[in-house]
Amino acid sequence: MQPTEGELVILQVLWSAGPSTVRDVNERLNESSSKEIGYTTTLKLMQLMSGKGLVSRDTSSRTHVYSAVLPEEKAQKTLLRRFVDTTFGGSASRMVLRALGDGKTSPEELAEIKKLITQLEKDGNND
Amino acid sequence: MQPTEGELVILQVLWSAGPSTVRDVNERLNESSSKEIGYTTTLKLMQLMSGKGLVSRDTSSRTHVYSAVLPEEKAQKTLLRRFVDTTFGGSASRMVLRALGDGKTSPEELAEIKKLITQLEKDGNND
DNA sequence: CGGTGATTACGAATCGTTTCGTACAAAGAT
DNA sequence: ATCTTTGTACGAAACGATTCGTAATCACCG
Repeated sequence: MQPTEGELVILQVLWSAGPSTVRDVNERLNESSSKEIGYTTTLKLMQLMSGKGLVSRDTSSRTHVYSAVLPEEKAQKTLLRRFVDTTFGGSASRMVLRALGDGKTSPEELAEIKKLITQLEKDGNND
Repeated sequence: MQPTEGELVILQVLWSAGPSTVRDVNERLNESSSKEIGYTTTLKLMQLMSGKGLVSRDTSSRTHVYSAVLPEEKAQKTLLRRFVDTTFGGSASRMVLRALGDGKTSPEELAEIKKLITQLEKDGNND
């Protein structure tokens, strides 16, 4: 099952913060977001995700603790593949060129990417 | 205004085929798609897009001819932004690292990307 | 003419997602 | 014991996007 946009936002929290309660996630969402998201809204979404198998939950204590089932890297790769296929005709490099071309990437990030490329060139790596 | 998923599909037809009638687009959609899409569905969508300014139309003859207003490149950028936000927490560089990290990018492409980065680093570009 | 087919316009049904109100249960404090 | 707080469950409203039925209009053909 493929996560919706809202579910993806929650997955991101779980990925970056690790196993979390609904309250944790909800607070995290409201830190950044402009519009207040109700607690039960987050709860419901996470319950739905649990039903879909996107997250697992530990219900042994009263306040359930949720964890992402899909590892971040795997989910991102799948989504990336699909996205590149449908909107860049399968060419990752065209996509990358466009992504970097908007001038919003910091020098540090550029340097990091460059380093990765050099690395890839060096050993003809395949994952 | 940001195109929806369905609108994007139509835009892609207009980009690749150039100015088209509703029937043209609808037929194109039904060639590839598994599920038959009704003519008036396509029509309605294109009318909405016209209202939003995503497409323009020549109504001088009875069968209107629609053209994409948004250039492909700009749309891709918007899409990219959305995608990066929802699945990479807004970090384009993390996305790029993931994209290149799957070992499917050819040496030529890597070189090209590297060249772009060098270029960006050189003149502190801001689009 | 009158009929047939193609076209636009538009309201409304439908569908999936998100949001939240409300009910109820558990745990701790006094 | 009861009050308060914090939690889950769940139905349903709200919302946006998509889909389509239907009416009106136009153009062509006999």
